Amino acid sequence: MPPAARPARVDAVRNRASLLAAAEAEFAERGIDASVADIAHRAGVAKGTVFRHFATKDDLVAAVAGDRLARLVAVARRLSESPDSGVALREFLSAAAEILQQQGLAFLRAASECNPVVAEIRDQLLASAGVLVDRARRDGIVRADVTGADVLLLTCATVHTVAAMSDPTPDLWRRYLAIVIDGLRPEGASPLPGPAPERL
Amino acid sequence: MPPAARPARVDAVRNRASLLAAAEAEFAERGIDASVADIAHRAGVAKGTVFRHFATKDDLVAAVAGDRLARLVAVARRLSESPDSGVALREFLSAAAEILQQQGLAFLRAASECNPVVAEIRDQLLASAGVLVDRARRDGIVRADVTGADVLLLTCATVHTVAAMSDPTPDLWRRYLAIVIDGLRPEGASPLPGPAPERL
DNA sequence: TAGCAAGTTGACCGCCCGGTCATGTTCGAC
DNA sequence: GTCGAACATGACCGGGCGGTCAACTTGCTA
Repeated sequence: MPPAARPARVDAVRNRASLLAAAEAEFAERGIDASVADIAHRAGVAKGTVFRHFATKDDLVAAVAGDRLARLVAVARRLSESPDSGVALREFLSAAAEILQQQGLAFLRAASECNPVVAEIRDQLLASAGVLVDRARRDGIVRADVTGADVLLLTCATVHTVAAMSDPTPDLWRRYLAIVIDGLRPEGASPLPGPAPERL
Repeated sequence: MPPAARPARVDAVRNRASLLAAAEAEFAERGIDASVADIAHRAGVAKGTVFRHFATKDDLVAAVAGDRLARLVAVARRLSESPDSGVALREFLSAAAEILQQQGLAFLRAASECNPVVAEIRDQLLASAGVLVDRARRDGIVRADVTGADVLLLTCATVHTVAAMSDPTPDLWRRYLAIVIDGLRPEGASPLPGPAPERL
């Protein structure tokens, strides 16, 4: 084991937290193109301080994305204990939409593409979503030919597209998530073309 | 009337066409962040030539987007004559997905935001989609609470999200468009929350 | 074929980006 | 209170961007 590194200074801890909060807000507002300088300014520190805590901008993106994904995995695991598999799936998709709000798939892809830690959390999310979908499918609540990756992608799609509108209505994603969920019901469903994706 | 401006030179016409084709391809591959220099190189001309034909990069984006939207409006008008309103709507959404392939809503928004010509074509598209949806609704093929803007947004959502994946499967959007279309059917649909959007 | 407007070129500009680093500052152990 | 390591700072760098322009080339007209 390493020789017990000295604990971080309190100001450093505080600045790191400010940076993460500022980055989360800035990425939500401007997407992955938000500049490091703007994030630093919002956090009330100089630009150099950002790179003391996160070696590259990608590392900062990964920290924010990993945090969000981990929160969502926790929700999925809790819901997989729920007795009603249909309600559990619907609640999971609402939670996914809210937690991934605005960041969109492109953000998460950029984060996980070259960062094994985020990629690992993403795979856990994929597995957790799969559990929820499988359970709902066994109970005859969703059609037989959809997977966890399918519902996650569709949820990302609704959230991101609403966020990309000229003046986004805050809750419009609920409308489209409802249509998507209705599209998952088994009665009268036409068979889906092509295979489901294996990754996001 | 203006005094009959001299017709454009043949090389200028050729270069303009090359530029539009190169821009369309480059925007499809790299999104709206494709650089003017890359577009010029792909078209086989120097960067300055781009700005002779299109005063700003935004004008070039508007030209490409306007062309795509106009093509889609033509498809919608043709399909509104079709006898089967359900087939017409499905074909329209497939055409929309194919024509808007990859560009996504953000591209079209950037194009129409400050360009009245593109905004006008976008409004025509919205109206044409409304006609198709209204007809299908009257025939009891789609649920009562969706609009033309709804189905256009959902189509943009599927196409764009598939394009944003790590390694996009070319036809995966068909899978998700099928789920969305199944979500539009009236039988057993749960009422949609919130009002439909009026613009894109 | 002569001449010129129209078209083309590529070096150049200012700007902003992610990232670096010498210098100055502050926390905390003793 | 002293002192050193950790930390913060902001000027600075190289690079790529959209956009400009004086000099050059070319297609068209007369």
